[in-house]
Amino acid sequence: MAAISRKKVNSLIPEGSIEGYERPAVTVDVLIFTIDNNRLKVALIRRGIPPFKGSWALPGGFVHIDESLEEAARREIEEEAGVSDVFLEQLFTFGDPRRDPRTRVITVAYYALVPFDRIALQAATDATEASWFDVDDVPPLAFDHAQILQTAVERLKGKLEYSNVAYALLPLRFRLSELQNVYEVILGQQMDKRNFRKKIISLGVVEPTGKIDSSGAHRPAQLFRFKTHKMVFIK
Amino acid sequence: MAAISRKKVNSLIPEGSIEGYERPAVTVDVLIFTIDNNRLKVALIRRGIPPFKGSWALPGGFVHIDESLEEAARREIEEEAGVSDVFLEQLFTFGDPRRDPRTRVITVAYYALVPFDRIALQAATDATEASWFDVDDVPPLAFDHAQILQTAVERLKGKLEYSNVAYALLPLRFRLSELQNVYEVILGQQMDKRNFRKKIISLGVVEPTGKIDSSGAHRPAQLFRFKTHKMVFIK
DNA sequence: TGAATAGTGTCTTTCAGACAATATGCC
DNA sequence: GGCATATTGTCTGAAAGACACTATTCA
Repeated sequence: MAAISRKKVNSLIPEGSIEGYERPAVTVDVLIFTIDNNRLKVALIRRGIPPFKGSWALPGGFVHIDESLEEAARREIEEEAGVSDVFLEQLFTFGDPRRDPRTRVITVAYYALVPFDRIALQAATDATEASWFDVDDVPPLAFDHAQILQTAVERLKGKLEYSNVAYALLPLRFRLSELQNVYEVILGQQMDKRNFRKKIISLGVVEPTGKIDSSGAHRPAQLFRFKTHKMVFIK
Repeated sequence: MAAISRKKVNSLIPEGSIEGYERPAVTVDVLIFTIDNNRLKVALIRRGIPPFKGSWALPGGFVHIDESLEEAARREIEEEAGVSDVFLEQLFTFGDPRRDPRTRVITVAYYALVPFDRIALQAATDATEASWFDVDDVPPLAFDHAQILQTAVERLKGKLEYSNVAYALLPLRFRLSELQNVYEVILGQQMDKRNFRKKIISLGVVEPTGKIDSSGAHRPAQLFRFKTHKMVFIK
């Protein structure tokens, strides 16, 4: 095979100095998802200043010079939703030169999954400045945030099908019908109960806890747990 | 459901000004893959200046203030490998505060796939400053580039299994045995010829061209093509 | 005719999907 | 008893995987 052209071999440090280039601003934006009331919800904030003043937007902020990208994302999530130790994964980096009208801003998007029982811990109630929205019923969003949301939902659908991420949206113990609901809500399609249970059990990702959930005016259900709370690929 | 805490709702523009934060440098690094001699190869360059002077590294460079991330990556690929219109996908953004000893540098990694017949178009031959390496036999790499390479190879394996990306590593027309070789080399396992052909044909992603490849001292082979040269998910 | 690769079919097992009736607890 | 949800098994079709021999060309 022919070798590679030698042009620009030193381009990592061009024009003599690392200071030779104008630096963009770098932010993280986070998509905080939860499932509530049989709907996939995302947390949005209302912007108080221009540009897009008054618009809804993803929570986000600048990456501090001494923190990693993931640290910045976790910081935002704790500030916004008051939760830590959530599932967090880098989604994509959006860097169109004109995505922010003020200046060049590159944003690294992360998505987080939070079980609905942990969200309930949040006390503040001020629906005019930060709120949960149905992912397929969001208001017009600032910047390219609608595109970021769409990318995130697609990623989440994919992950659900070939990994155990659903653990991150459920409490420690859950009924199999709750697990099925996570799949139905995110994938947007009904599933056959018998086939779903057969499949999940045969995958070996969950196990019965021995506990019983006797709430509700109907037959009690066995509670299951995920064998691991680390994301692993299945199939 | 309770609403979200209102703390830091305006954190996108904190401390009064978008200039309030020190900006990191932003680079793109590219992994240019090809298959040659039954091996998956990646293009590396040798660094001519500190840090890591003399080390091998991924090609990369600063993102110009007025170009998108993907434009920056394509520019690097054209400069390095002399090819354009290659398959290119964003891999991941690496932003550990200490990944570059000089200053804060956030790098957006992209990977590109190039058919081996297009690489052959490259004329220059200077193996001391830029060269192709077997992905599982690379020299020690600068910065966190070994980690980036590992991430890229994992992604490539995944993509191969549930998409038609293999088109991007093959010439327009190819023998089914060449296609099988792409899978075997990247996934690192031998496959049964009959089952492979049955599978590929039944997926409907390739079609015979009617042409015959009569090179070689053996029975000639039919040449196939991918029906589409856009990445699509299969299965 | 020997070397090298192309091309092809069957059997078995596994997985996916369609489908309905009974069980249990609360009111 | 009525309501609501939990729990369970069979059949069928499709796909995956194991497996070996013949065909064609060139040297």
